[in-house]
Amino acid sequence: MHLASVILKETLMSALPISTAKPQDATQKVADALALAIHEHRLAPGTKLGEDEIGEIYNVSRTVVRAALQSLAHIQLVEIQRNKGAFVAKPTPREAREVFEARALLEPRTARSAASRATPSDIESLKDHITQEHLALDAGDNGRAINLSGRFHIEIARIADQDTISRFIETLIARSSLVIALYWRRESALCESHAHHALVQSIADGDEQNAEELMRSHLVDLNSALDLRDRPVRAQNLRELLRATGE
Amino acid sequence: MHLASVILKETLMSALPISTAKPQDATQKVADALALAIHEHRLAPGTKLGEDEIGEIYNVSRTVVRAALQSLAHIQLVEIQRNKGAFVAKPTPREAREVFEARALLEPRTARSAASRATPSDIESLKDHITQEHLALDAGDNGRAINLSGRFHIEIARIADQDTISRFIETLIARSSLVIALYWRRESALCESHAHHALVQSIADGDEQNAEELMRSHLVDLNSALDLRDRPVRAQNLRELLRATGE
DNA sequence: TAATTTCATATTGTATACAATATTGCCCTG
DNA sequence: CAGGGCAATATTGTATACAATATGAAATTA
Repeated sequence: MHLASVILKETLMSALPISTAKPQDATQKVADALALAIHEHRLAPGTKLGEDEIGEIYNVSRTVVRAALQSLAHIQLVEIQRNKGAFVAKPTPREAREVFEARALLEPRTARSAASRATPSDIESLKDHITQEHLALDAGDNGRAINLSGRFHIEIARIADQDTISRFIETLIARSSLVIALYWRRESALCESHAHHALVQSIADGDEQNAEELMRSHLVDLNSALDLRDRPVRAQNLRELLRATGE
Repeated sequence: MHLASVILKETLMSALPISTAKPQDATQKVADALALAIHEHRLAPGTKLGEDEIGEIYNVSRTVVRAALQSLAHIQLVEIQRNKGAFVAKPTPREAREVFEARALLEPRTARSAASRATPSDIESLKDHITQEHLALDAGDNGRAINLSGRFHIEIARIADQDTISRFIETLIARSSLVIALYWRRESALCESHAHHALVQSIADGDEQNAEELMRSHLVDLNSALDLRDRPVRAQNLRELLRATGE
């Protein structure tokens, strides 16, 4: 138990430039830090997120931690069970399917819209993302690469300039990160960068039709790199594993 | 000030069968009660939602109220301004447009899906909704009618059996209620019931194409009953009105 | 009188304390 | 030794207390 606590602490502290002072919103900072850790696959689905523990790590009270966890629960990055606590969410195969179906519904249209609106600086920003993604991959930092890949999609939604739909896409991509953690087939390579590059090109060209089509096929590719067969939930620790039958 | 407090209290208490005992989740109950009041247009956009005030009304601590308000803020039914408090959200014309654009993107497909899956009991449920909507209209209870009209759309999403997209639609319909409160043209009648009836028929028939098309045109109709011209935000009280120039 | 500063009040942000529930390990029984 | 209950512990749910900020009104000055 205590060992787990130490590990969680180190995991969360590692890449955390959270100033001890809290100039603005402590809750948001904690939520962001936790979300980042989840997106980068440093916190596996199913991990228990104790309030005291997290509060101690970030030097805030449980009040703040609770608010952060509830915020993350709303976008379904964590699941809160009453009187039990918060856990990193574990999407079922069905939920995973739904996430990608929803993305398939929203993102192609969004890419089209982005192609019609993108400014030169937007294109720069997208290229930047791709560059950083490559760097992370070369450095072997898979977690960071996955996160950047997701943020690439979010950036396209931002360029499309539809706040409401952008918010939806953000939550879908957040959940996608969990889906990838659970269902990604090792065999399939991280093929993203190529598809992303082509997308940027079509957006830069203002080729709406092409952008929409490329996004659609990109999502199909992503989906086919998943293995969504029903399988006993991957347990986070031994205890859970041994209990799997009874639950 | 105190008068306003009393009015808010009576407004919220009026239709509230919240048992004093709290068998399960107090936060959820408060959030539901507030959401209902907003959906039924008993709380106008811009209304201040003070924590103490609401806590006193429902006999819960500010802790619970805050959690409820944050939950509502996440679906953008209320807006929280740091150190200022929570207010019933006031969507701008642009946000209003986006809400209906997003609905146009999601709901027709959802109606199609519902048509392909609906069971007899689903159809019953939809017809029930319409009946109640009629009753509310006949009784002159406009707020309730609007709420029921929204729930009709949510019910279709439920039947479509896509949880992820259903959640999106729920938030969109919640916000639609605010949009209607702000931008509905008095001149245009509440034409909903007719369109809803036709929709149910096509869903009952399993006519996917028709259901999708009816939903699309229904949303167009709704949209055209709005007057989204930019206008100075309707002030909630005199003070705000008089300050409008300075802000 | 109008504007502005200042101070008292009210409200929100955060921490802590207490209550309720769940978890864990022990002891007892068979 | 296995299983079940029971008590001790830990964790979450809620309320309250304190700190920080904003609000509003009186008082002062031009």
